[in-house]
Amino acid sequence: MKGDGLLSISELARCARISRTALIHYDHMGLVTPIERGENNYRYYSHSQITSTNLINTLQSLGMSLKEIMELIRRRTPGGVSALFARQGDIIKGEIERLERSRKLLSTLREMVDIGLAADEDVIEARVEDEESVYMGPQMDYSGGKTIEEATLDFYEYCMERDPDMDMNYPVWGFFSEERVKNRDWYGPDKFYFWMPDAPDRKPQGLYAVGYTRGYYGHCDDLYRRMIKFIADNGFEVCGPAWEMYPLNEISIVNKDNYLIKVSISIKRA
Amino acid sequence: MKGDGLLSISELARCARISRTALIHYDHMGLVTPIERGENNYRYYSHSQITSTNLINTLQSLGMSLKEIMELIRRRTPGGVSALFARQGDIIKGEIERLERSRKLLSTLREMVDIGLAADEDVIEARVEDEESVYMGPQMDYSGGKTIEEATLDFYEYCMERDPDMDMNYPVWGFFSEERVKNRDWYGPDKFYFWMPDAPDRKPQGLYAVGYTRGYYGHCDDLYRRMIKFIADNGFEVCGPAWEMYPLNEISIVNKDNYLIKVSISIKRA
DNA sequence: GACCCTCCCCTTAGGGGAGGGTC
DNA sequence: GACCCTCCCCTTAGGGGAGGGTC
Repeated sequence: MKGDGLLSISELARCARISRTALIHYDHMGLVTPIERGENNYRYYSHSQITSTNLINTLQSLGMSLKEIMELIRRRTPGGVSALFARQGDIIKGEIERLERSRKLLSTLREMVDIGLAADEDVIEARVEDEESVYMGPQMDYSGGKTIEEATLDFYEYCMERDPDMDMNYPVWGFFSEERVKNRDWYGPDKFYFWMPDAPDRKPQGLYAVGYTRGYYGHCDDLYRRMIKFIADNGFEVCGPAWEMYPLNEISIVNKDNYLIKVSISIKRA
Repeated sequence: MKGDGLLSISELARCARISRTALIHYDHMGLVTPIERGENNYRYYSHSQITSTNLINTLQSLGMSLKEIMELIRRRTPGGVSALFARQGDIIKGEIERLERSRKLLSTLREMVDIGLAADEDVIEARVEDEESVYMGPQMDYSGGKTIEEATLDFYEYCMERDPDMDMNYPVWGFFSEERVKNRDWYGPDKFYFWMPDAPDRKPQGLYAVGYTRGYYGHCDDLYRRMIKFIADNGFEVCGPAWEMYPLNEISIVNKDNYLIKVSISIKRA
């Protein structure tokens, strides 16, 4: 500290808990300019500039850009600041909501991968599965030679139109009606569905035949055949739809032909 | 769409709900490279690149940088992805907590400014004030010619040592003990305090003489004198400390000499 | 007319030097 | 030896052209 109570750049940096480079940057911008330059060209700051610098920190921690801060500082009035803080509060609220949504997506995806990691891939078995929240798409139509990729795009279009704000980052899988299962017709799902929390539809709790295989999307005809055989051999019969899911997919697997497919077919004792 | 089921850059952009420029950027980075270039040098993408692009969107919405995403995509394994998502979840959680703190600060500062806007500056009056949450600093010592600015810095140092994680962006004001008030000794507060929610100390609920004036930090001797006179003239007596606050300060006022000072002195009927 | 391409410049908030002087 | 100065280059994730071909 100089005798006259001025602060060097490093002293101000320490007091304001900020870096020296940031202070040089603020000087260049004209946001906090030293009140004096020594003969050596050193920057000297007044005590009250600690307060100004702290104010900048504060506003920055509230999510404002330096440009906005400069504008604000230039024209601040009590009424304007109060209104600005109200707006800024709404912005932060929106940001928090966005992050909450990300967090939910993240834990859903993690749960998905963990289902894949825990899967016992070699067995087909009958077991009770819990209810799950899903968002069902419309009945698909593959007449006219529509490919499965094209059908998927149709599904996305449908969702975008119905729920423009929907988070389309949740996994999309296929649903086959009881009739399709009984007809052993596996070309393209009847419906696509998002596997996501807080969705309007349900995969019901109940008894399912559950099996796994490895392969790319839709490459599971052989698994279906083995499962149908398992159902018949063990005194069960199909009594509802089949649900495909891909707990290990492009998110966690490099090789496209090695995705993990899980199929659950609704069954009951014959 | 080309006959062979490939997508042009704009088609992929539409399907993946992303901009064309972003796709060009991904191509340059090597993150999503068209599987084919036409003779005209146009980019052509496969259907499965919709999925890759969506995956990038998803990971980005989870707060990952493109560089991290590229790394992840290169070496993804189910175990690694599950662990990464767990870490990323913690990061998002921390970010949400940071924003919640910002929001609290914002509403505190807004409340402060609103107190200033609502102030009836011309009257001194006796009234009951509510309890307030504050963080009290240590007893200050002005012997040895310490200036008030220096004392403020000491207060910050003290807080940083005791509570390194504390948010120092809350407003700092002055507290004068009952003795100091009775001695009419206004040079530098006995203690500084942060006006902040969820703090350990309290300004008690009770009867206070309340007055306002305009001026820079600490420039309120005249107000104190008028308030002491008001207290005597109206049959009250001082029975506790005085609390200064500056609801309109550098945050909302350009002119340093026009800050709004509010003083509350604890009183009772004489 | 609508699409596509390749440069090229621009944005935020500083961080990290190099090269040279100063307390 | 610790501080200070002025350039100057670098980072993220694209946006917005200009200038020139293509469906």
